[in-house]
Amino acid sequence: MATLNSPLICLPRTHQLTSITDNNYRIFATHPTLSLIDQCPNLKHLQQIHAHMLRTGLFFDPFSSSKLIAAMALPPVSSIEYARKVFDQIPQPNLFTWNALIRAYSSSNEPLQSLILFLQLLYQCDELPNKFTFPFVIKAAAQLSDYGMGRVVHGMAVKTALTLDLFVVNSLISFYATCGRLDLAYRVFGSSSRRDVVSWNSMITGFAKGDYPDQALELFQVMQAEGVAPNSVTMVGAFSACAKKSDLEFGRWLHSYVEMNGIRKDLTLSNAMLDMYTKCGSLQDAKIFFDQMPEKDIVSWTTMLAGYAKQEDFGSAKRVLSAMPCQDIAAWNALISSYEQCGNPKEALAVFRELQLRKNLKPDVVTLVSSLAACSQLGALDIGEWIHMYIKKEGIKLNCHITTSLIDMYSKCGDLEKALEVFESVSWRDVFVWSAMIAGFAMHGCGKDAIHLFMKMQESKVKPNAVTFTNVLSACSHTGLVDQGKELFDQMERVYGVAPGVKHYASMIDVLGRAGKLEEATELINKMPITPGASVWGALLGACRLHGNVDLAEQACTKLLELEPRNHGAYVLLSNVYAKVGEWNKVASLRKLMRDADLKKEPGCSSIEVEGTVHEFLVGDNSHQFSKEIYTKLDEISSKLQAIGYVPNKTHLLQLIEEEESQDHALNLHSEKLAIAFGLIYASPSQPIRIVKNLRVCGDCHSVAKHISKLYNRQIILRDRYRFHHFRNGDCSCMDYW
DNA sequence: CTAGGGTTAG
Repeated sequence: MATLNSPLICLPRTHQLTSITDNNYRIFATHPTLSLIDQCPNLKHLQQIHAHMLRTGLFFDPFSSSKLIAAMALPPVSSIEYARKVFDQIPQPNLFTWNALIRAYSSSNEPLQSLILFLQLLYQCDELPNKFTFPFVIKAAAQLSDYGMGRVVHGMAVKTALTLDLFVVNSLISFYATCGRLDLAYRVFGSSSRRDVVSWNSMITGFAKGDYPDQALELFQVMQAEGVAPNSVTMVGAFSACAKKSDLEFGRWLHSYVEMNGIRKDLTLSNAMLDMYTKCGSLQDAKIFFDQMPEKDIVSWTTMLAGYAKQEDFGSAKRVLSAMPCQDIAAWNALISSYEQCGNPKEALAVFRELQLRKNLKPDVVTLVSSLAACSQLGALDIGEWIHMYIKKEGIKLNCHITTSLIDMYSKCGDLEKALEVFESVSWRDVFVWSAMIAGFAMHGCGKDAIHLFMKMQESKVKPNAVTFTNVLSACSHTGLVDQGKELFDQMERVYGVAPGVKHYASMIDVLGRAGKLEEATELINKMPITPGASVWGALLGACRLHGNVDLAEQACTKLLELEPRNHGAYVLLSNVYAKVGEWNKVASLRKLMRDADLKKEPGCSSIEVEGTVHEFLVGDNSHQFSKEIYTKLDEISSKLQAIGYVPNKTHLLQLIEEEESQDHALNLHSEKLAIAFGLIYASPSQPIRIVKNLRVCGDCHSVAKHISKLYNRQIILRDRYRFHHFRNGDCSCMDYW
């Protein structure tokens, strides 16, 4: 910023140097002031030189001012905004000056400025862009993943014969690679007449980053065969490819390769090697390597921490965190996201809470995305809303990633309206934002809205991907939209070019199966071009339970157990089918089989959040501090239900639990009932009671919840493993279709 | 008449 004593404004532009002409500027190239510029360590010194140059008039020599501006914009000074202000004062910047600024912006947080300057350069500068211009313009296009711009610039480079310059070629290789066009990157790589180690490195890291680790390692071998000596950057690419493959053996070989060939293990390479060991799952190797590293930085420590956390060794992870000489937000994020991704959302949020006590650390977008995901898992609406408030308060802009997380959180916490509000509040929506909103409608049983949104997505020219189709098909199955489901499934590949995967087939089997079209479902399985996975047979089995088809259920169960012998869900579903048709002896022998194989049903667990605290209840739980009150409430509910003539549906009990004594009592012990009772007592009466259950809600609990919503005039929003149920005034939003 | 490209954690 120009202040009062800034050299920028304290001297008039029209200084004494009217005598400078194009013919005598060579004199200034050796001017002693210019050699000072190169030695300036910071902006302050450069500003002094700037002032001096203005006084002496040297600033009005284009060669001299260009050197000054370049020094300001580029490392180690990197004061790009100041450089830009000076640049804007110059009537006719030369190409060198343009290039300096374009280069500085290309690795700044505003790469778009490089592209804008490049376009201005084309119109305003009397020199044409040269081999020093293109690499940075291309780099800026890569940073922005602006494929279209990169294509145009590539074309211009071809026309000006600059693709003969290796720097231009190499920047094009990395540009195409970062845009995911490995095919084009390889074409540039292959068709160039010359190649150096950087060309190989760009291609190898491009493959490694683009999820083609095999190609990366193959190229690494070809490179050696062609006699090009790998350097430490090459090895970083190779290790990162190896990490992606989780190939410990090859990783160890690469390690010895580094030692044997005397490749210098700089910090980056050491970190890449460390990363390889953790990603390949060998924390022992990683620890040994880490301990002998002569120099460690925050990446080294975070890599170790994340390595432990991903193996769910949270004790070691936390020890690393506290041993770090200097913590940063990324280290905390590694812990939070691992907890969240390993299915420990409560611990994730506990760490998030602890983080807030650290005054020197601030949550960033990654923290918020992980924490929101933890809220989604838990159904912790209050905490999720708090994070949303925090985002607003901090003025954090909603990018697509965080928008998706918010929509997902609100949907999964049962507040579809808020999810929609977030969706409508943003102007830019990518495929994940659209898909998340479609998923929200789907899980709340709003199939028609989901399909409507899918149509609007086409109007916005956003191409649906595999996830979008999974979500929209699940909407069809939850709402019983058979025809629409069939149509979408049929169009997937034909119209949208998305090949149906196992998940889509499973959804389609579910759509057909629920509607009772078991024959059609079986036919579809037989016609599948890919191997039906467990989820496909599971969907068929579920449909058989719904429609009591014993023969088909047995077949589906056999197939399912072939794929997943320890899938207890398969046993439970089959025994449900037997129970439905009254084959109690088969139910019993299936139970025995399960017991003998030591297969236990996952215990039912429901949670409810009251004032920011998540309370969990297991089946028959009496460990809660308010247990007594809860059981009193349940007795009250029982008598009210009896009074209106409700008879508990014991077939659900027989289907679902193992202990067969004291059945009425056992039904009362289902975790969702405990949570509902707790909610009736402690949750604010103005708010719906929001419950999250880990399994599917049982039929009896479903009926009871409907009655309670009427008897107590309370809205109950229950999320089970498959979808949401909104109980209100004696009815459920699922219309009993679940 | 100046100058440059490829690199690791979340």
